[in-house]
Amino acid sequence: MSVTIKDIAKLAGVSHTTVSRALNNSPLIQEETKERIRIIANQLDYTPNYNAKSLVLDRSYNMGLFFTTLSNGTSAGFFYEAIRGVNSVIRDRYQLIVKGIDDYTSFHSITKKSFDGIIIVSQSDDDQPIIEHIAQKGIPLVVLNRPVDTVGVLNVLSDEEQGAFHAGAFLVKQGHKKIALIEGRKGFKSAQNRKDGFDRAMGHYGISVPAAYRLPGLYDLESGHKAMQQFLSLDEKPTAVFCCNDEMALGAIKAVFESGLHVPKDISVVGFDDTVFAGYVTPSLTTVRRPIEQISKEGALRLLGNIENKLHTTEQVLLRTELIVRESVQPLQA
Amino acid sequence: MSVTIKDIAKLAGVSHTTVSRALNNSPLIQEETKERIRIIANQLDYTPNYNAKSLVLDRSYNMGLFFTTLSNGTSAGFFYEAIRGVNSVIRDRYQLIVKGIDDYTSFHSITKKSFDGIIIVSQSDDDQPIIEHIAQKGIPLVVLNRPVDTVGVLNVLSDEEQGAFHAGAFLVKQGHKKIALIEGRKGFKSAQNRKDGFDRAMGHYGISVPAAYRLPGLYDLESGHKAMQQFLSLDEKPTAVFCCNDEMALGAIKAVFESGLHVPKDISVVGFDDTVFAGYVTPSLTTVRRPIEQISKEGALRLLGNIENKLHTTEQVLLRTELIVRESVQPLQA
DNA sequence: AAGAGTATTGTTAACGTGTGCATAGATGTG
DNA sequence: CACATCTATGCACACGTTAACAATACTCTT
Repeated sequence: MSVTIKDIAKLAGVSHTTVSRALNNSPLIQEETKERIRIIANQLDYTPNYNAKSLVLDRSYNMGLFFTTLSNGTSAGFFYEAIRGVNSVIRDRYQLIVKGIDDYTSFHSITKKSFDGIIIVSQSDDDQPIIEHIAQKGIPLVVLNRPVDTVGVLNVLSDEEQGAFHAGAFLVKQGHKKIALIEGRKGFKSAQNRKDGFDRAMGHYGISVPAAYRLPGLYDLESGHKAMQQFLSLDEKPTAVFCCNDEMALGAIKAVFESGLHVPKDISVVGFDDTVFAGYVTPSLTTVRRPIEQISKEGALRLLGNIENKLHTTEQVLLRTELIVRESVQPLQA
Repeated sequence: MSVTIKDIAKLAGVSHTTVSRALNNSPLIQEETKERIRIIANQLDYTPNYNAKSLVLDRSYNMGLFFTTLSNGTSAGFFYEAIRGVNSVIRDRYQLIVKGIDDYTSFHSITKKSFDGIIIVSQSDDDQPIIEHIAQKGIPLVVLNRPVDTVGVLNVLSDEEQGAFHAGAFLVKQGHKKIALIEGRKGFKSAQNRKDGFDRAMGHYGISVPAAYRLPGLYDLESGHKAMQQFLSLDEKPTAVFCCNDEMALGAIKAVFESGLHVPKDISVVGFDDTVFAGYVTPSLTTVRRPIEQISKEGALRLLGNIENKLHTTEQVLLRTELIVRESVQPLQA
């Protein structure tokens, strides 16, 4: 069928062992023998059988890239950037195997033999069982995007607190003093972090935020819309609103227009996430960008480091977010 | 280290051959023996070593999903839908290996041993070499999204001509008679197909499209913007414009607003592709949706059929597009 | 010139699984 | 009861590769 090292051995008049060593550039083999064997291998268009290699070397050349879900809810842009980032690091060193965690009925088949390492892009606490399963099996692992404190697990994510701080600071620097907040979904760590960052900014600049300027949200269009309606019904309306994600910001903007006012002329709005549509809506959205691609690059890089040096680094890495300034915020001159 | 069939054999007091047969549910083995072995296997938490299996069975359990590029230009939504579609069919039968074709420096490593089948989501003629390499190696292959006539290759794509026809027909049915066209990038098959479909619709309903109502485009924002400006400078402006993709439609809409007119009140606009942002822009875009997810499902399904029945079907399958009606088109009452 | 050391290659077994053939026992048949 | 047939299992090898150990030839030292 296909060419094996034994075929090459015959033609070269050596043992298959010598061929194996030659092709792996072992120092044991004479340089000219190597060269002769390489030439024959090329002529025959030899490709090693990776299954055989895997069997004896006890590694799979596979890198798992697992998402919380492929079928429900992962946003396309998020997904795309994550794969791009990881792929740019992995390239041809490993095969990139993409999976949705919710496609697994049992983690039974996830073993050290089938994955040299695994990258989990986690978007939910529900990923905890698989994280523990993988950690317990001793497979090198990095969890991206969500804080995790299982021992022996690398963790790379964006510093959302700091991102929200900058967003808040930006509004203040634009002259805003009456700043409201639409919070994220209760119970989500991201919601807490974003709120904390915002509060720290307000504290830092000595801006006080009355209770009426704080409303809970659910991270969806609807809740942003409703919250903004409430702000608009106040006697003293805020001049700027920080929404804990872009979708709520969109809903909020809609509410402003419906009330006959304008963004950013009458009210400025800031979002969080820099979702794909953020640049396309009118007005385009000023928002905080989580560096997903960079996170996945960094994560893949560190995982590779762990694998190849047989380490078990287990740090948590926070990457800085970026404030994307677009049209939805206007400086306040008053 | 990890549990093998030999370990199970010892515990069960049989040969490893019997264990192998039992776990593969061979009819040669007595039912009660099977059951006994299964129980032991479960207790030991046995997982077969797929590398060993692959070696002897001569199959990899790998399914390749190749994109023209991961790093430049593939749109996130497109990418996401393709993976979703394929994944929903593949699930746990194969590992899904995602690759960018432009990451390959040599196709040398793409062999029958390493991929049981390959799905190419093709966005460019440049993919031809890899398609031929795979076909020549005899690896089961399906090419999605782009017409291909290499022999022995399955081909699933959307019927863009028909999609454009419906878009055109829709405008006519809304009462429009002065309909203009912004074409796609010259040389792209999609550009030709979309134009053909549009023309067929106009012919079908007896609408004539003067030369001044046809302008070339480059599939980008800029060219859509420019073309619309030209239409607006005409004495007799069109009442509707069909843009061969969404980005150009966006540029066109921008031009309309800049001239002080409104979409859809003064001019209706239709796009093509249903890009992620189509639903979020203002006004939201009426457009033609290519069923990428369905295409990839259908493609994966047929590829699987070929692999499992050892067939070499080589048909071309066209799937219907869908007209997504949103806000950018207004009926004309005159 | 003999022994030690070194450079290069070969022999053999191993990784974990599946399968063709042989075998032993059970069952049927005339 | 002798022989054929069938059922359930085991033996031995194969898949393609790497690696520990063995073997050979050559060089150097004294």
